[in-house]
Amino acid sequence: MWTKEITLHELYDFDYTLHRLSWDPLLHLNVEERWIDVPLVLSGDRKEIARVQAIGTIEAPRIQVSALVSELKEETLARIAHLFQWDLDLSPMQAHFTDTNLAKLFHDFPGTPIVKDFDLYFSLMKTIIHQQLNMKFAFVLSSRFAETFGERKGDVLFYPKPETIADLDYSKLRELQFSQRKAEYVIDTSRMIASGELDLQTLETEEDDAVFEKLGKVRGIGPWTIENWLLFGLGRPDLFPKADIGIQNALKAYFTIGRKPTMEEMVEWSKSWHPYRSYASMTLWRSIE
DNA sequence: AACCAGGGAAGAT
DNA sequence: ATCTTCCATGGT
Repeated sequence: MWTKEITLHELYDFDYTLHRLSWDPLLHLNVEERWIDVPLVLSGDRKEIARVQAIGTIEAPRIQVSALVSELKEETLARIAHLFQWDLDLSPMQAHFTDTNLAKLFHDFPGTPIVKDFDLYFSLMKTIIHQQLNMKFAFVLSSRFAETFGERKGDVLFYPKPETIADLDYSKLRELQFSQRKAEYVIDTSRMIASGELDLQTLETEEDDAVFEKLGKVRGIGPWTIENWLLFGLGRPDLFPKADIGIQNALKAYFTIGRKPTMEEMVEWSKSWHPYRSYASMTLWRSIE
């Protein structure tokens, strides 16, 4: 067992992130005690569970990371810092919005980080599974999927691997209340990943546009799914899912227009948000939680 | 009991 | 290329 204390850049709302993640029944966390357990599959297929706990404030954020295996300490810390984007200073982003139409929003909800989903592959599967479903049932379905085909170690669940899902028959997902269409999307995409035809690690190194281009060719993956995967899977800073119902509802409330905004309005409003449109999106979602 | 939900494919213009 | 319909299932 080892522990390390880390002082972050000014402005990092870890507690909000915990609150956001508490939607996900797969995660083992405690909002009051300010910690979350992160399953990590490290080099050599070695599994580690890291506990990440807040001990500071939004303006003076400090974090404690602890885990079991001391020989994996450096790799664990690097992976955690990557997932939580601790190398990124949110101050320039926060300052950017003081000159925009979202100044009040960012004044009310400062320092919202983009903490990435803990597993790149599962993030994509989750996004496909969540297409067109209400949040509650969406998480029921994705957690059923993970519980059935992943591996539980105590309180922490390690996500399924594409090889496991690639071997499934569509009926195995229908049993979990997947639609036939959705079962095909999930399994067919997993087969492409397992065979190497689709490589998510490679996509991680490519520009947003290239990811749209390549992932868009996969059956079952459209613009909404790509945007969400870029945002929550890869933590990219400049995405605005304007087709998303939640975003539209948040804008409706923030600009008090009494109706859903039009695409043209959203395009116009969002111009000044570049290159931080993901942070605008995150903060808009946050505003209607 | 409709209508909706953090869509997308397939078919029709 | 763009518009419409269908798919599929639980929530409200």
